[in-house]
Amino acid sequence: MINITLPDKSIKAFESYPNGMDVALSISEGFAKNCVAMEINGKMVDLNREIKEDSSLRFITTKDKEALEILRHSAAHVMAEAVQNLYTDAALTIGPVVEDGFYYDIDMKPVSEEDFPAIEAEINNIIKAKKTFERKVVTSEQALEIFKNNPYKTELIQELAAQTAEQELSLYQQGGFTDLCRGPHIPHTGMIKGIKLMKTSGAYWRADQSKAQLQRLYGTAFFDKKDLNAYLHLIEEAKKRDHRKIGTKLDLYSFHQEAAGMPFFHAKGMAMWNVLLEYWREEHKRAGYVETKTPVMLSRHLWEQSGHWENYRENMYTSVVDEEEYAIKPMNCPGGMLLYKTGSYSYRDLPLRAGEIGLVHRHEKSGALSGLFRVRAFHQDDAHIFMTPEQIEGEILGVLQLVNRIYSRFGLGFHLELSTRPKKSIGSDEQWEEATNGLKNALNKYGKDYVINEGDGAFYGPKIDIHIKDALGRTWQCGTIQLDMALPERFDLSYKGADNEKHRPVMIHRVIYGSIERFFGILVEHFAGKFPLWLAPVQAVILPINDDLAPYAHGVSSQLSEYGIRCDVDTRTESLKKKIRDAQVNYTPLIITIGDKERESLTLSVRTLDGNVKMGMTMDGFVKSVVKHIKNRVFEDIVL
RNA sequence: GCCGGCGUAACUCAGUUGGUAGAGUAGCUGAUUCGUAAUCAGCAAGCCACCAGUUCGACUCUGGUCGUCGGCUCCA
Repeated sequence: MINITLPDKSIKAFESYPNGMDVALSISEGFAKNCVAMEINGKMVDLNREIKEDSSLRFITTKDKEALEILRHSAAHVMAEAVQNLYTDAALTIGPVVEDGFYYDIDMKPVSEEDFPAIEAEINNIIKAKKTFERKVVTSEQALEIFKNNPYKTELIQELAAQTAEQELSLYQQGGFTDLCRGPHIPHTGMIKGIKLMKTSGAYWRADQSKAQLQRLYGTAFFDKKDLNAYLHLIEEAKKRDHRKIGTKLDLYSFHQEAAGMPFFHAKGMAMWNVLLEYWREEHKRAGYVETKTPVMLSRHLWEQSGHWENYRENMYTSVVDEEEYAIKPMNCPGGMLLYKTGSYSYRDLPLRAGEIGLVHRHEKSGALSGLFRVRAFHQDDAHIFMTPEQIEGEILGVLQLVNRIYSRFGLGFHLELSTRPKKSIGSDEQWEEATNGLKNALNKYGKDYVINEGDGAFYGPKIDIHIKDALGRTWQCGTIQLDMALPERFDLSYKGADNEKHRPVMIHRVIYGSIERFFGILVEHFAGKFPLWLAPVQAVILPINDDLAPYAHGVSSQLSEYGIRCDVDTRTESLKKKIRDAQVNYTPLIITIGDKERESLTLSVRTLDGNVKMGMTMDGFVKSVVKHIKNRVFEDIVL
């Protein structure tokens, strides 16, 4: 007699050893159909596993989060079989589940998207055949024999054998196809209802450039075709928001092959840029920061002292000036160190919060460049905070609060990640402990959940990374708060304590926008080009309904400009309808039509992007409410 | 940097058995002077990314360079 305890504490009894499917069927046939795998005493296994002792059991159904991973893992096997069937000399390596699907790295001739239809057709044959996944346990010797023609699997088996004491490995077989795998898998291939190959790329075996280049095939899979379609739709949406496209359309910035990876900002882009910085300066002033500026190019000696020459040399642009070697700064901190050293500080001067909008250059690999998201020249909204060790917690908390203020203004949510001491690091255990605890205490006090990335910190100190979430739910790392225990040492920074002794200040290095270029790009995609009024490159466009009204329209424009409203006048000899349409597709928040009526009554007729038109607004009334809306940087659309 | 795709007018894109190129939008000119999401007509615009090669002849085929896109790697 076997007793199975279900999560609701009910107990099912079986005469002989049941497998998961038997238990599921004992609940109901419909339920069993949606079961994907099960967890027995906390261990995830296949549904067809026989249960030989009293156990607690939890079914994983298609609704559970884990189910999708299991499905995709199985889908990876199906794709691997399809590829193997079509390309008989292909050697499989590894095929894990990733965030939006799965991939399989395969040693084979390069494939492109043109090959997808054939592979997908084969995949669908396998799915239609409803092949079951059979688990087999073998010894590592047997496994080595089975995969003797595949050097990658051989390497994996040898590694696994060295790790596992029992020397037992599991294989999964679907029809005639066998793969090394921990499992579990879905009961049969027919459960995959929506599957699609997404892209290909090269990838190195074990992510090592010196090793074989493999073909990575990306795919995704769902239990329901509808989910697949929704996912594909999301990708389409993201494509429409591509900041490279919108930036061109709205005339914000451009890229040129004469300066790869170095964006050009146009007048309208700069208008937004300046708004972003104006806001930044306002918030930072309020938070007790001063603003500084350090040179773009500094002598090699400085970089040797900071350690960049040794650790970051390959990303730095250099030049020789009067026979002395210079480097264009990839980071602002060494310059910031020199600034600190020009003064002498008492503990009463700390914390010292010195911000800098610093233009940095980094020679990124050509293949890494991508619009505004990954560039070679960018501005960091940097700041260095010098403080006493006791101030760490309070200062970090202050930065977190500032981060929250600033991101909220754009309607961006965020989450926090704490990265701790990596294997390769400098500094003593005590220093690390004190620093890491400082960060943790601040995080706890801040009260928002955070993820810990063990060993992911910088070699010179632990850090908090801030990941924002945009309107499509995509996350981006922007802000970072890094505790630096190296530079104050290397530059011999000090302050006078209350004890009249010299002490070493602690330094943090933090950004909020991160790269202003990148943050800009994120905002473009986040808003899909439809910016809040305060941020819009052109806030109002004035449309005279005939040519005679053009001079008056220009007059209105200069009046509005006096109040800091960014406006354009559309004097093209086009129909009003046409001008309105153009203003709408460019997401100009305020569309002002000027006709004889308006001129005579000195009023404005204002159309907002929602299509509402407010006629007969007085200039005063309009300016008052618009200026207030802009000044308060209201996120929501203006209602007149 | 590596793998694969792509590079045609300012923008978005057509253009296959190799015979020096089109469309829409934007621009310009003219007509229309218009009341809330596209008025009409005409014109101009391209060394088909660049450099070699194959060929009588290359946008088209081959090689290389640059840029770009998706990944790998890296990261703000």
